[in-house]
Amino acid sequence: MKKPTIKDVAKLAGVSFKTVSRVVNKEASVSDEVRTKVLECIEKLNYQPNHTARVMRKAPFSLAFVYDNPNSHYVIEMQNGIISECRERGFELVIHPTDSRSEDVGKELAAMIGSNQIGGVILTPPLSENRELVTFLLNRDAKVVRILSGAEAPDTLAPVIHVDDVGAARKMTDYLLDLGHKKIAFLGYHASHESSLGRLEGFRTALESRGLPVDKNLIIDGEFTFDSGMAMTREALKGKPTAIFACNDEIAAGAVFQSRLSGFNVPEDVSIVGFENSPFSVQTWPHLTTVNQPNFDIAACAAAMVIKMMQEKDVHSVESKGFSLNLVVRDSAIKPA
Amino acid sequence: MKKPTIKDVAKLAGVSFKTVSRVVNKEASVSDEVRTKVLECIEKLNYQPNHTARVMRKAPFSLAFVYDNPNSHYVIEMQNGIISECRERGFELVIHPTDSRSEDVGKELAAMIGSNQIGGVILTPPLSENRELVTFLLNRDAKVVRILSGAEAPDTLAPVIHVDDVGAARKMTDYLLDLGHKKIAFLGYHASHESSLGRLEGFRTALESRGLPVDKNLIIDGEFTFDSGMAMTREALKGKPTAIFACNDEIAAGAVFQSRLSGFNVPEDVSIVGFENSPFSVQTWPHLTTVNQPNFDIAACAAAMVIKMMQEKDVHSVESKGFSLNLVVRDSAIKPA
DNA sequence: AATAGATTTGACAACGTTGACAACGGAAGG
DNA sequence: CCTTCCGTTGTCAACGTTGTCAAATCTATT
Repeated sequence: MKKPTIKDVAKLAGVSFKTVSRVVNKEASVSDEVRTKVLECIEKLNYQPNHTARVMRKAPFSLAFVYDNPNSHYVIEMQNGIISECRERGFELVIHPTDSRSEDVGKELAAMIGSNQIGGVILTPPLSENRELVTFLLNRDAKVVRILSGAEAPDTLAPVIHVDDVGAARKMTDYLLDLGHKKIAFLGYHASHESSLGRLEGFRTALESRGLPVDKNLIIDGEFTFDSGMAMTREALKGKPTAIFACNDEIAAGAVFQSRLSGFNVPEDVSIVGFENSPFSVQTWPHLTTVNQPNFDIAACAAAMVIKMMQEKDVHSVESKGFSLNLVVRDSAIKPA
Repeated sequence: MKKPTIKDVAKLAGVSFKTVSRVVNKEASVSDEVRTKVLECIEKLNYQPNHTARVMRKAPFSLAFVYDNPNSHYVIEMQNGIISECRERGFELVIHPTDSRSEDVGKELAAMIGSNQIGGVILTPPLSENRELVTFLLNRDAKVVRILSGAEAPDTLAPVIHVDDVGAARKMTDYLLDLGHKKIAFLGYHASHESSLGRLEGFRTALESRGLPVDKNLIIDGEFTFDSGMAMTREALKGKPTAIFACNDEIAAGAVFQSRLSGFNVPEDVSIVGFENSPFSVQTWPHLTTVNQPNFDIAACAAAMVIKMMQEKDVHSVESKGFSLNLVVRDSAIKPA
């Protein structure tokens, strides 16, 4: 009735339980004869090594995924990426949503690491931008990998996965420029919102490198929501742009709607592009041209890095890595009339 | 440098490690004097009980959340509910996305239970509708709680959380009827899609109980997507309905768009309502009147049930529970002209 | 045939915790 | 003063696994 243990297998196979352990761990020094016999018995009893006991005896076999705004679709994509990696390597994932504004994120995490035998942590923005937090974790010798936006790793504290959304914003702007747009509005600038800053930078660079002016009146402040997108669009439309670059798909969806409300057809009168390739981007008509972020892969990569750091003692064997983003061309942007 | 153990605390406090264990587990028979001293030492050393060792010695302290279509927003809401409950009780959550079409879900799960000391499982549709799977898990004496839609628990195999979307669909239909609508189209009927069936049933019941006819031409087949919503709306509009009941918010968003494209203002010419209260419902204009499913609470409740079953030997102490759903009245439905 | 060396196996402790049970000390009852 | 009992504390085994090291067996070399 009870779950079979390594000793049950050993008794059945007529060997010591240590030998079974060796077979389970694929150690070399077991004769083929014994090995096959043990494997048979494992099969027969349907034996599963006890993860818990293993963890206790060996190094930690778990890592934590720490994220902030838990309702974003990208969280779940990342989570899936991490899980798939964990499964492959026999690791366990502990999920940890937090409120980044709270003061105790550090303490909370430290407690987790302390009590759960967690060996590694994957941090996403805005937690990953918190240098203090990172050093804090490092001091408690957790292995840390951060996912950040930016073209370069910001420091050498610990490996980083940097996602080049500046470059992507530039690509997108270039795309609009190549279509022939000259007056492009930028929606969603927000001083405290890290990613809006990067995207604006990419936007700027693209214009400037062609010697085009950046019209301040076409750079609109606002939040990353549908309603704010509508409001910003009313503002932007006063400047008569032929295209709108929205900081994310939600804003873009609001922009599409408001444009039409204001009598502009999309994409005939205004082209509109988004960012993120979220589900919203096909929830609108026309479907949005946007930028895709391969969240699953990014996260899987992060997981692989953390696991590697946990397994090899030498932390410096793991290097930071960059991801670039691709345009997803759909129907919301065309040549200007 | 190393993490302090119960023994380190004991040495510092000058008591046996068993006494510390007692303090940590809040057992009664410790004198106040000793208790405070031990607590001080725990504080001083920043001692954290080792979860792994605890699990090994005692009953399993983990439960699994098994779900299928992992990109839905409701998964993450539920996950958060479960986590919050787990944290409160010192339990650990293991996430398990699966492909319900694969044959080995059972095996996979059995392996998890076997190797990870998992004591309980929370199942969501369509996995939770799979009776065979449930008995399979029950036989391996896991505690199982299923989340299902329906007004009643379908059986007594194991406790169920049943979410009454039939009733909610009826409420919503009644709401439209009360506003004065007589011709209501139903979008998103799909024979193999369990929840569309329930929603249609609620819709029907509402009409029939007022002696109104159910017009077959206004019940439209289709999938739960924006594009399908547009297509279904083109079909439905031929019948000149004054209101549209969409099976979910994505369909409703498509319906809103297509209606306008076809020259009908929303909500002035057609009222449109959704279901699910997903992020999409405020991603459209006007914001959708819809049905809210308290996923966080449902999941937290499920977690509480599983944990209770794991802790008390008597499985039958835990009873199935029903949740009813509430309308979220926003701006997409008004009185007919 | 004897010895060294390599390969294979086993005995045992250890990981950090809890459960079972024994031991201690003091209070109450005779 | 001795017993009984209760509240408090301690000792030890156990959970299922892996690491260490020694024992046993086999192989190759002289």
